[in-house]
Amino acid sequence: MAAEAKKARKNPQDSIPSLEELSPFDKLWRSTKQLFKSEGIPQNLPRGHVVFMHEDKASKFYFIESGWIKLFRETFGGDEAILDVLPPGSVFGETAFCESGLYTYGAEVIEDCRIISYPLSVLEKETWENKDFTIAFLQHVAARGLARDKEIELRSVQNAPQRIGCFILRLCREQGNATSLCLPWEKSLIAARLGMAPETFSRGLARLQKDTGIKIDGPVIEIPNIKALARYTCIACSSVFPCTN
Amino acid sequence: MAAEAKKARKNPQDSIPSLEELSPFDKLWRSTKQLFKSEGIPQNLPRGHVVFMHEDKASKFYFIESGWIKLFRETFGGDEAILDVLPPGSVFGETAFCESGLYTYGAEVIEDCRIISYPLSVLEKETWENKDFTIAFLQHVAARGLARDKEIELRSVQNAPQRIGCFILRLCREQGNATSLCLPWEKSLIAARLGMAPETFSRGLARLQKDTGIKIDGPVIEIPNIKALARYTCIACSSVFPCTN
DNA sequence: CGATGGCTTGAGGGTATTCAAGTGACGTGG
DNA sequence: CCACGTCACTTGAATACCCTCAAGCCATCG
Repeated sequence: MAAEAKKARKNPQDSIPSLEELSPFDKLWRSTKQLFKSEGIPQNLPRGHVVFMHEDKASKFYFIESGWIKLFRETFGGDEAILDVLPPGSVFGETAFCESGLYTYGAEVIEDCRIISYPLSVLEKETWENKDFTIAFLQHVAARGLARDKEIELRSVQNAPQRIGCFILRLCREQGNATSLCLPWEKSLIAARLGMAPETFSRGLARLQKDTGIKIDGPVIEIPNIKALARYTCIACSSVFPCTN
Repeated sequence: MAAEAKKARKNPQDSIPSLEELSPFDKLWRSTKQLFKSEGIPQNLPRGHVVFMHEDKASKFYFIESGWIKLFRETFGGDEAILDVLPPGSVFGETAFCESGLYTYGAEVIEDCRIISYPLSVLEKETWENKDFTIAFLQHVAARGLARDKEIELRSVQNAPQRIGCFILRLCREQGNATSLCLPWEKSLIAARLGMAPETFSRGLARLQKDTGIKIDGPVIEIPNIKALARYTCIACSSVFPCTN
């Protein structure tokens, strides 16, 4: 039974999201993408492959056709902070040309990927020359900053079970308030994404089960009472459940 | 003696930084500012004054002539996460027109301020119409996102004494590697800025004193051995001491 | 069948928080 | 000039939270 669930894992989110859910930049980029088509180089990459490292010289940016990518920073002490985990349809490495020309984080494949690389130069050209594109790109970069602000808030203020609850609620919303859902990746990776040890994640889920009535069966989670979960979680946040930022 | 120090506190950084230290956006904005001059409305605000709240409708952005401003997010539970503390010469509220038209954080005066407000519309107009400005603004917004990435890394990976040491090293660098410096604000505010309780800050400083040889006299800090401090601190970071990102 | 990997659970320890009390500097008003 | 209150800061003790280490479970795979 957990086996079926695991096979089902990839399904809900392994397709590129529909147009309505996309940010202005993603929308525009998908329509502009045709222009870049001849420049794009597709690659299939296995789990564990490092696309680029923090401070590598940046000449390309990437579009994820399928699979998942994690963005991270690594310290000299060997610890790693995960900044984000990107679903299919996302773009990464795209802001390098606004910065020093170096990537400001590392990117690694966490679920076998098909990605397409494009020269940053075409993006840069388009950004300076196409006004609609400029606007959309600026909004895109601003949204990224905003998402990080939110992330700082969550990591400072929420405890472990609340961070997990918040993560589940986000999944829930992305799937039309489904009351049953499947975790998109390994639990240990979600734990890292949320800035906690795998054991803490495991205990946190158990705690949520006790306190908010959710039911857990391997990677499958049932949420009989979304409001109870939101009450428990959103008390430690600046916005309440059907939240977008 | 601590009294003199306290009086001295504001001096080192209470003037607007010189041109060389400014980001491309700040540089450009300072030269463009003349264009907006007639639109600017100066205000003197006392400590504690809230300039705007998270999710207020945004119609203006602000330039800090003197004093300090903190940017923060507040949860329903009453906790507060400080995103940044801005020195004179900074601009805030400027990205609102790229987002939903609402401020995405609150801003509060922490040291009596003189700030100048400008309509966001003039900034927006300039951004779309002046290409140099567009580029500089895009870099500015990207740099803000990068700073937040770094912040996430530091908060996930560093312990309390290391975060304090990192903060001190940053001050140090901003003042030309001075071996003696004065904390720019109250310790309790620095603690909040670093995401820890005031007591933890106090104990962390004591710990640094023991482990790295720095000397503490009220708000004044002596650093006889910068390298020792850097060794202690930067092990839990992706970059080493004379770091800019 | 054993090996592996993801996950869970328990025990122990470390770090940070909270609560509480105490100190010293400063400003006010008698 | 001194008594008093306020405020920032420090220190101690108790607690909460999370991490690490270790063992064990279960499903998968060769």
